[in-house]
Amino acid sequence: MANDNKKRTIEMKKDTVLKAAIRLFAEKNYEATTMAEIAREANVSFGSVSIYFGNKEELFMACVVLPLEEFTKSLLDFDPSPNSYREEIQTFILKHFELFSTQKEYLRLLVQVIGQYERFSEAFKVVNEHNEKLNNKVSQLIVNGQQANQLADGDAEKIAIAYVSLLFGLRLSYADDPSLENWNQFAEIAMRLFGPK
Amino acid sequence: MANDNKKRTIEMKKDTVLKAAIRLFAEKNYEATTMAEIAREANVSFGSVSIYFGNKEELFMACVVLPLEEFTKSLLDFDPSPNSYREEIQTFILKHFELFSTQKEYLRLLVQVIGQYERFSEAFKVVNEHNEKLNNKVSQLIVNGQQANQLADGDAEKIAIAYVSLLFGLRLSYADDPSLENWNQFAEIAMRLFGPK
Amino acid sequence: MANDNKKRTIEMKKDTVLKAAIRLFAEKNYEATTMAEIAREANVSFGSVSIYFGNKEELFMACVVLPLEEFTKSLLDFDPSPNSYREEIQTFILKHFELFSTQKEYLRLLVQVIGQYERFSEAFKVVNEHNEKLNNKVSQLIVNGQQANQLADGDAEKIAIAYVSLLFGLRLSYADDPSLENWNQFAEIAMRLFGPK
Amino acid sequence: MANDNKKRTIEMKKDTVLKAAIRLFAEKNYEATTMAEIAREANVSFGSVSIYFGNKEELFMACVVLPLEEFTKSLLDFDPSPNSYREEIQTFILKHFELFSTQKEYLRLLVQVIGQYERFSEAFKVVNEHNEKLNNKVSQLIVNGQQANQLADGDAEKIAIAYVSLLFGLRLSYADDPSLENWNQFAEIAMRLFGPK
DNA sequence: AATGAATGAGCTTTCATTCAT
DNA sequence: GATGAATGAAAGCTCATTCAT
Repeated sequence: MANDNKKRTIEMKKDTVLKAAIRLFAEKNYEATTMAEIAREANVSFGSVSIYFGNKEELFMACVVLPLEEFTKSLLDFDPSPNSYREEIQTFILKHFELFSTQKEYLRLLVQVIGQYERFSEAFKVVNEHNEKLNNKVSQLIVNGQQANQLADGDAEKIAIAYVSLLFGLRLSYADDPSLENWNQFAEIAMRLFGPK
Repeated sequence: MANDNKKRTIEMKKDTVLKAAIRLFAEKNYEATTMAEIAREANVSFGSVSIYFGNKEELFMACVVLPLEEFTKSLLDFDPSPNSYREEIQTFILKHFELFSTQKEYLRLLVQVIGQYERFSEAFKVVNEHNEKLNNKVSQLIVNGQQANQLADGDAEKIAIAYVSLLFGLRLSYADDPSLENWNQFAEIAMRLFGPK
Repeated sequence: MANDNKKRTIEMKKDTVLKAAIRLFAEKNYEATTMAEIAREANVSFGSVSIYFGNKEELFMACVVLPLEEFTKSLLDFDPSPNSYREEIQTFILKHFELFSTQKEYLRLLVQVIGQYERFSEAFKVVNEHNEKLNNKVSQLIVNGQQANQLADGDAEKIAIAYVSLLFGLRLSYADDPSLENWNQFAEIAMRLFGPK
Repeated sequence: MANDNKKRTIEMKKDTVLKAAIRLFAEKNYEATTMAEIAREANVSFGSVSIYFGNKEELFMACVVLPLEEFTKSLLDFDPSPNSYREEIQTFILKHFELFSTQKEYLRLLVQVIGQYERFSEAFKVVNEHNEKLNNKVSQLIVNGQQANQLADGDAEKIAIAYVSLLFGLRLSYADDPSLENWNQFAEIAMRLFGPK
């Protein structure tokens, strides 16, 4: 029991460190962020950070990879063979927009990894795999929708890529925090990528 | 005359340094790039780099700002009140795509500046101003097109932002060198943002 | 009784730690060896190591000093006034060689202490005292042997020092594990130090 | 010319650093010696030390290897086929003793390398090669002397090893600076290793 | 004008030690 | 008695910058 409490505390501390690291890495980037800063922000000694996550590189990797599973899960939470394709798209656009406007920091991290993919090749590889899953599922939905005569013609894969690119591009354009409403105003425009009725 | 030759040589050297700096800053990012590396790449001593551009920060600023004028000029090279709006859009999309697929390195630099706008606040300010010019001109064209009944309804400014976001997003998605053809395949899809006929 | 068992266990653990420490200190040297490594090697927590031996310096001291008593006892196990001096010398040479080839690790430790006597001044002092005992006893035997007309002339003390130096020198030369046989081949040569018949 | 002067100055500074490093490494050992200390001792910044020799490991390697050539040359400076073998041996013993009593610091370094040959495997390899040259040449001289009936029988190689071991062993025994006279008193004893007349 | 030797601030990382459990 | 989480001193190293040549 006492042991359990200890474990919980450690897990909580690790999480605090991770959150702080994500925030700082996102805002300032990998090398401009010092381990000491992260430790200070998380109210632990920098020795503890090393104990928790190994070295700086591993910590960065953890910042990128650990939240990725849940993040992608949210992104993939739609039905690729719905009754109404346009409605389903509309729905996931809103969901995605909410995610992208909410998870600002984590997304800055992803932009960094993608933007310097040579330097962060390992992290990039993992991110890319997840990204591809999203591309594939959106692509699949488009194909299905076209076969069901509910979506206009067009290269499904390219449309999917364009859609995901738009998501990241908007995140970049709205570097300074936009309110959720702003994003919603783009929903109708994003919809256009999938072709007219 | 002799003086002219010398000047030309210096200008040429400065340009070599700038090119090298852009390439390295883009690929590896600001702090991961060392002054020594840039100097080596440009075949000058690092003392010369300092003489030409001052310190590292000023060099980075130069890398971002100096090419910006010409870059934006290319982007703005379209008529906001053409006879055929859809044709004009089609044309500038192709031109923009060519620019974005050609200027890979410089765009990685811009992504960096935008992605860490707090850190590069000064550079960001300049970039943002230019960006706004593009947004405004595209926006203006859309408004004109709508008034001329050639373009579908929709918030012109938002459409412009979405369009520019798509440009940057694609640049990010195609981190690993895309051929120009690939980009052209997205032209039709990008067109969709401006609404159906 | 229960207490006795416990004590025995603690004594055994301490011994395990000491053995591990000697091995590691010998092989890698004082600063290159970490307390954590020693603890791991001995299957105890590093907290226990501190409890058993205090701090790192005290542990090292223990590694040097604790085996010294028995080690010297073995070295001194010969008769300084035997009937046949040459036979006695022959005998202790073999005994010493066996000790020096068997106790490789401990001797590396001693070499370290002697080699950096300023740094390990306290340990060195103790080692030196024991060393002197050996020198003195060998020296005494030589003097006796010379008086008994069984050994050739020569500065007895210097011969003793040379003999002990040869022991350590051979240990150094045969850094990579020598078999006992190799050592024995040096017995006849070592004998020469004590002069011809 | 100015360039030449500069080069000379740098070479001199490098030498100062090397000397300081040898002294400190010898006295305190590799890890107990800090780069800052070496730099301070040599009156340069620690940045310069890095420029001159790379990192700490490379500096240590340089300390071991650079003086080795000349050191071995001195050791090997004898004739393996002289007229009088005993005289030749007598002569090189005195020469070797002088070297070993003069080059105290460098020899402490060698003892360190040999004593922790696993840790300094690269340096050890080089040292060992040179050591073998000495062994071989001494060995050769003994064989020649035996064939010329001037030296007593006995395994020549083992005698050579014993002789070199005695040199190192004495260096170890006389950790605290001995005067040259002391060493000379051992000359006659060392001679005994090569057998009676 | 150009060079690159020299400097030292500032970073990451390791590890002995302490102490609450 | 035993553990191992936490700390932070201290080290090596990198690199922007200065400045004598």
